[in-house]
Amino acid sequence: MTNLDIDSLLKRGVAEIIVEEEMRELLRSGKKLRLKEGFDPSFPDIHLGHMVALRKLRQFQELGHQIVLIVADWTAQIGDPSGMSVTRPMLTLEQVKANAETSMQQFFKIVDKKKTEIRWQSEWFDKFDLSDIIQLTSKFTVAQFLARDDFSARYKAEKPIAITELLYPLLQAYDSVAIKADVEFGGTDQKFNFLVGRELQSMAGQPPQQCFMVPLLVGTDGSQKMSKSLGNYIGVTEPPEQIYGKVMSVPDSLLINYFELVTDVPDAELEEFKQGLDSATANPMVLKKRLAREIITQLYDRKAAADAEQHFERTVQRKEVPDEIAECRLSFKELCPPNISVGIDLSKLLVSTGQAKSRSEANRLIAQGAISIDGEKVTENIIEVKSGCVVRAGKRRFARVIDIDITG
RNA sequence: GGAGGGGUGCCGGAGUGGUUAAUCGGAGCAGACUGUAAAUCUGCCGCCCAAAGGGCUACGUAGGUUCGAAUCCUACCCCCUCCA
Repeated sequence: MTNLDIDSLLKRGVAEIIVEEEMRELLRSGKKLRLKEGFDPSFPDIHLGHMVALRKLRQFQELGHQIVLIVADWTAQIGDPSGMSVTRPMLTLEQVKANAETSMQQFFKIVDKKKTEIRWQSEWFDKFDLSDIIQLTSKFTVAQFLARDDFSARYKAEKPIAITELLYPLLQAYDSVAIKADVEFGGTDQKFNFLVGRELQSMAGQPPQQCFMVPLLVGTDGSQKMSKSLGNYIGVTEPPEQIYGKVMSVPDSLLINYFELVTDVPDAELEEFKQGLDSATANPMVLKKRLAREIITQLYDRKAAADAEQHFERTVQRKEVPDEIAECRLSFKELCPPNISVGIDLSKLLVSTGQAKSRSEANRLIAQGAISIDGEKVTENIIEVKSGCVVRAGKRRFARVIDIDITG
């Protein structure tokens, strides 16, 4: 492997490597490395934020290195305190197992399953007894752990820290010992856990692992890290049109960052984009469309990306009706208010089609002029509706309503 | 074990007897605008009712005082800090 290859591998989309020089040395040595990637099955969905590290892993995999995927079934029960301002709820073993299955499928959308070794934490932790735990915990001090950023922040803010949370880094670190990891991959929020792993490996007489940290991807809100619990995420299994839309809603300021972290668009081209944006000669919308296509192509294929783009242009840009609209079959008679011979209660209809969560919300939508039927804006609550017409709520919620009283 | 502080809507966080379904910020939704589901501006933002009106449920939980409570009292639960 040339120095040039090593440079691009260790540069783009990388936040920090500890210790970088040792990492280069390992790569030059030609040794097949054991790359540890833990994943927390607390949440069964993998999103673009996870993709940053996973894409890196795949690159290493293509170079012939061995990925060791650790299903963190034990630590998931504790709840990772990383970057958290509150204690996470503990999960039961059953929940964890179920989540693990679904997230693993998503994991292998990006990484090659055939070249991955899968290990469950329970393989070693199920055998742990109290003396093992005491031995493990005795190696570190409270002060060391409180030095960690999120713990100290919570401590200062007088927020609770469960004792089990202090166990989390220890268990994760022990995983590195158990599988003899050469490198551990993850986001920068994992730094503390990774370093504990290094120490524990040294204590166990193993060469300490390298810590490979990728930047945290900012979520669609443009301010906080992408995470499921914040609701600012783009899931890898979401339908293409939805991914497309969500990508388009990412703030313009994050465009380059996204290209860099979750696409293979070459650095030289990114430089052009950057200049174009700075000098206002490039249209951010056009670049963002490219970004959306790139991402969908990776997760699905070219066709899905093209279709999603068409859908977006049609429904959002040209405000037209999409080709496929969900049909709702319901009885108009039941939607008819008592003592009125013609027309139906529109707010009831909107709740029945699922376009509004409650009648209060439906009434608000009507009052705000968000509802149209076959392209005609509606502001009346009681209205005559033909079977087969298209009801639109806001920009994206469509339903074709069929009167089962007529069609049977 | 003792002393003190605190639990408010999706989140943060005001409010300490009465137009308070609850200031404000964020999120979300809608409308306008736009080269984008970016940005910006405006509005909405508990639920139910044939509704410019009415009703119900809500401020940790359960009771109580009062014409009237998120606000006062009692008990309980939970969290934080300090002392031991």
